[in-house]
Amino acid sequence: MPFALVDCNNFYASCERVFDPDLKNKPLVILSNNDGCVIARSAEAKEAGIPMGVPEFKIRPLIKKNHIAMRSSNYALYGDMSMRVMDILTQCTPNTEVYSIDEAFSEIHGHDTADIIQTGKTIRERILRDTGIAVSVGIASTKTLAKIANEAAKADKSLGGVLYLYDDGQIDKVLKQTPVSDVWGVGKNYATMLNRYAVQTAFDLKMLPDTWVRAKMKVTGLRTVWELRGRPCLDIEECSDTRKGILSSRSFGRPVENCEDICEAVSHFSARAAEKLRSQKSVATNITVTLVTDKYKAPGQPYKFGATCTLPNATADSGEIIATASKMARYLFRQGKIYKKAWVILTGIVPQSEIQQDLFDGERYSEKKHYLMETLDELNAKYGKRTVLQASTGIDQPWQMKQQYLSKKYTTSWNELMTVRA
DNA sequence: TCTGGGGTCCTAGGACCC
DNA sequence: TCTGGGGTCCTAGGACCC
Repeated sequence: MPFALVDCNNFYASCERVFDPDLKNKPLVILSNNDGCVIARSAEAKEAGIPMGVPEFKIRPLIKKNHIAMRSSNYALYGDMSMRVMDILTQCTPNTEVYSIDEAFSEIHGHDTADIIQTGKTIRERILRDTGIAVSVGIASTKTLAKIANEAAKADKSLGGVLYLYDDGQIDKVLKQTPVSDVWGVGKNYATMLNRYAVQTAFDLKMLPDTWVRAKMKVTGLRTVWELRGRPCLDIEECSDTRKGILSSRSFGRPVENCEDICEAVSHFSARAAEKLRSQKSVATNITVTLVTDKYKAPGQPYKFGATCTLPNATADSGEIIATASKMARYLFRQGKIYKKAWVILTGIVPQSEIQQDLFDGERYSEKKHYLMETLDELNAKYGKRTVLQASTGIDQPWQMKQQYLSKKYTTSWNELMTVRA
């Protein structure tokens, strides 16, 4: 049973274009939160030589010269468009794993090669017709090969967006053209290591002996190699919406030096993390708070300062999480340091239904507290984020991020619908 | 001046227990 | 001077993904 990887082409840029036709056929980049660096590019922006992940200030001349449009990332819009794409895909191929905001793996059924390719084409046409988003479909016997097929489908325009890799000769030919760093599961560090041993392409990696791979790249690396050889090690995973860790974090809009602002930001992140925790009906016992200074200013020096605290009882109570986290922030804070960013991570997550009973009833995350929290979440869902909030999370939030080039929430906010002029 | 925000899995090593 | 060994759990850190 082959796997398909369905990947939206230049997803964020494509979403922006669906609602702003002026952007069609023009170079466009999407900036990270805080407008710090480039996280997505249209095909034209790639051609203009804008690298992925580059800080915005470094490419200002290029932007100007090529008349490149910029947008701040608009996750409300991308998230909603993603749901539409995934819905259509799931209708076509029921056994589907949503892997990220713009990618999904599906099991493809078909009695022969032509049939399988036709299924790929149908998926592509339906998604394009119903959402305006173009996708590429890579099909192969393992997920890792499907990833490579997908890249190849994108690169070769004559394929019409769909490639099924099934013939051994054809697979090796593609693997020989794939740099080892482009293999799913091989990151920067492993790629550098492999290059040192003259392993340049995906094909070279495929031919390495198991023992060597196991020693150098652990079991995960070995799985990758087996998958390259066509032996499936990774299956479609039923998407679970219960996370094992919940993280809330932002870079500050400007450097923060005072303890009050830090505590306010950490309180805000705690409140958001607690909200995510409740939305998956879980409670957590561990809170990690980390304060981050400018790592580029003093390379080699420590720039992350974190601590983890274990609560006596698992909770999803914003108040309790905020109180603990801001105490930790106060403890970590050093006068004279300039902070750029902070994060709050909740771990030790268990379903709310499995909550440990405690001798001292009053301390527990009780039903009463839970109802209070539920009401708070409902109010915020109904009347907008931060309608009801803990005062410690701040009113003005001077550390809030920059979003200078934000497009509208065309699909999720009544106040920001598209206007059509006749 | 200006460098994202989420996640996952694996391993080594320490604490602790019997 | 001598000072077990094995199992389990937890955490920090490193690798990876988009």
